[in-house]
Amino acid sequence: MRADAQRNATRLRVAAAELFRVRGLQVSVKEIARHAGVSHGTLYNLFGSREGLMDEVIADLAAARLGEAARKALACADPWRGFSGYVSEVCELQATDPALGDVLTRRFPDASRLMAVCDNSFAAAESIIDRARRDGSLRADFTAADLLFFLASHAPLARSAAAAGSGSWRRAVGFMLDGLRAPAATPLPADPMTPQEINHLLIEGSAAAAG
Amino acid sequence: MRADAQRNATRLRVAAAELFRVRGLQVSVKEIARHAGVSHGTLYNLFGSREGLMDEVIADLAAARLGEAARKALACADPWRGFSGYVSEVCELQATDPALGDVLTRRFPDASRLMAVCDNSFAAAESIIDRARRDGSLRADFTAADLLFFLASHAPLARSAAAAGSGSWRRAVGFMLDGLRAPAATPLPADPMTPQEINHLLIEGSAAAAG
DNA sequence: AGCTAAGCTGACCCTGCGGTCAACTTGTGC
DNA sequence: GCACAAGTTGACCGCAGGGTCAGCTTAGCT
Repeated sequence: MRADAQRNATRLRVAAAELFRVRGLQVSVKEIARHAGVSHGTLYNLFGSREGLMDEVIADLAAARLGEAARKALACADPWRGFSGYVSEVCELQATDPALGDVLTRRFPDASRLMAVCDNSFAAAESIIDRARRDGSLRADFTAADLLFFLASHAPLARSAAAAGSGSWRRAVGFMLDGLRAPAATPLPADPMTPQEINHLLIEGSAAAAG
Repeated sequence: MRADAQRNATRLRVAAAELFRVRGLQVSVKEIARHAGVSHGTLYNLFGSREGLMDEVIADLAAARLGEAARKALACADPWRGFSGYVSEVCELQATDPALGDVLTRRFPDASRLMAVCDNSFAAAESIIDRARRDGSLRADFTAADLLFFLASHAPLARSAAAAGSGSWRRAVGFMLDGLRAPAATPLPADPMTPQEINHLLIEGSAAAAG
């Protein structure tokens, strides 16, 4: 790869990271290129597609952040504190870094590495949830799909709130967590989703929101 | 107004009602006109804007549905059942009639009558919430702004789920309600939003989602 | 039947999106 | 310093959205 191409790739990565972080993964390809000071054609040359760029710029970062949150949760002696801390932390990430919210909610099914991160994260969430359920602190009927549903619902407004300088989205997380403690549980009105169902739902949901 | 204009207005109203109901308020003006079998120019002639059409087609219907739900809630002898039934019913409306979700979440700030419906609905929710809080069944720190935040978060995914034939969104409502009973309450990590804040948030939020 | 204004149409304006590619520029090895 | 491949560019494609308006059609009165 020639030196100028290298330079442009770096510029694009930097610009994309910046824009993804503040505006989410849906920023337009041309805008990223503009921000990087190169033609959008160059972006296609170097990365092939927006998904390619996303995979390069976001995947490792997202995996690290989400992995760290999961690690902390499982390292916590109290399973409930581990679980609730995990939920809070992931919500915090969603609120302060829109790109991470987009990863978790599968808004870009064509970004294969991001989808893998999402899968890993789902598996980690299952462990965290299982542990807290076995402990008897988390209600028995709560599933990882429920968590994903909550996170996906919550992300957009939390993002807006955080962008407006408000921490009010934390209240919603608080209400939710209070409803997830085992003693608070009352029978649920519907069967749990399978992982397939929730994944379809998220992907369909982003398509509907976009179109 | 000439007879043909009358006829076209009716056609447009019918087509808009249909499309709004199944696809939400964001359907394009041209698509409504196509569906009605008239030129989109005619739509502008007769209604001035999409907002004008929305106000004519949706406002009364939304007011009736939401008003009825509120009436039932306040008529219920048990304030908690009134409140929880209200939340469930509004969520049901959001899931099955995307247009109503869009009304409540202020996605179209320029539709003045819709915004009025939204304001009335907020006031009704305050009554329902107040009653349940005074009763001691609903946690004391829950506000109408919190409800609106929840409804707005919940609407998009509930819509997708319902469209896919799933009732799984009801689970999320169940978790939330379990967290709202007074005995489940633990201190919240943030101050409540003012009505102004939540309104700004919703409007900003839809703008962000659209752009 | 004829006239006129009310109403309708769709071509046209703009924007912005993703994406492609011929023509140009420039880095780099010789 | 030169040749050529590697890389860059921005005009261009198609699409879809909101919105406007000159010019045509037709309802409806006389």
